[in-house]
Amino acid sequence: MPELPEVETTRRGLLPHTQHRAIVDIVVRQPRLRWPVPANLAVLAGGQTLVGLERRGKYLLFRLTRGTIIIHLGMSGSLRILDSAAPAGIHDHVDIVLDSGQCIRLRDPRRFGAVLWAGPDEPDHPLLASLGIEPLTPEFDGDCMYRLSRERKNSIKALLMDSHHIVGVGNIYANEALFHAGIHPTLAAGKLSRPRCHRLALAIRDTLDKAIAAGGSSLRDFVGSDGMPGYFQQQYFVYARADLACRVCGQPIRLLRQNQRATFYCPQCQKK
DNA sequence: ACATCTACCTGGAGGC
DNA sequence: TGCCTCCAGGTAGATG
Repeated sequence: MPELPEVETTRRGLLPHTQHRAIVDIVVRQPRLRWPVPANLAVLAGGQTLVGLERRGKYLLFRLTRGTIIIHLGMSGSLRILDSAAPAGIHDHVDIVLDSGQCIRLRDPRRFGAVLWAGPDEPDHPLLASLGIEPLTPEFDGDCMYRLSRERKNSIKALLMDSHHIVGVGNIYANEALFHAGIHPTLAAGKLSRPRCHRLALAIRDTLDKAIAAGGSSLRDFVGSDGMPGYFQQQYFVYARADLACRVCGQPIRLLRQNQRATFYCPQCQKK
């Protein structure tokens, strides 16, 4: 599942193959993603040069000479660099064809992803306007976490996963970061002490940094191969480990449901 | 302003 | 083997 680390790894993998390349065509085989892929995308972007590739939360921003292609991977999306003549599979919905003879190919079996356009006069798409803080920037620290959590009655886990406050943290890394910070996922956000906010901010940053590092080293066949890029297998401490022994204390990991999402935690290591 | 719920989609797992 | 049901996930938009 693409969360911030997977999207960032994708960005870094694509960068050397896309920078300063011109777009010669955009092939849309399936326009029905989360929102319809703009019908005139090839006209809007064709002939332009890719001058930058940025990430905002889980959105990838392909900056062109005039305008931006915005791609979100949803929960099953992946991007790869392939020879543009490579046969497309059933879930290969969009190709951005480059003047190198290669293409950026979007595969997304569940079609929760999105391919959108922002014109040169609208540097930010409305979708990006209400996003929260980037957890890997210097501005995100314990003080920030403290400020964000004040007066909030919902759980700290729900707050971490709310992109209006903090971007990039999905279910997997919310579970993992709370484990590393020793915080019980159902604790009301507003009850977190200042020291625990500092601990949590560090845990979020550290968890994401380590996942990006793991992705960079294991995502070897980003280019060329016809298989999925294979989002790196991480050694999780709690995620998807219900009833298994905690890697730290040996207690069985517990599973509960919060806001229709699976929450995993260690009853010994994580306290209210 | 905040909190909670629903919809979107499909592959894979488990039950019968 | 095949059919059915359920689940996973991100997040905008609706609802409370």
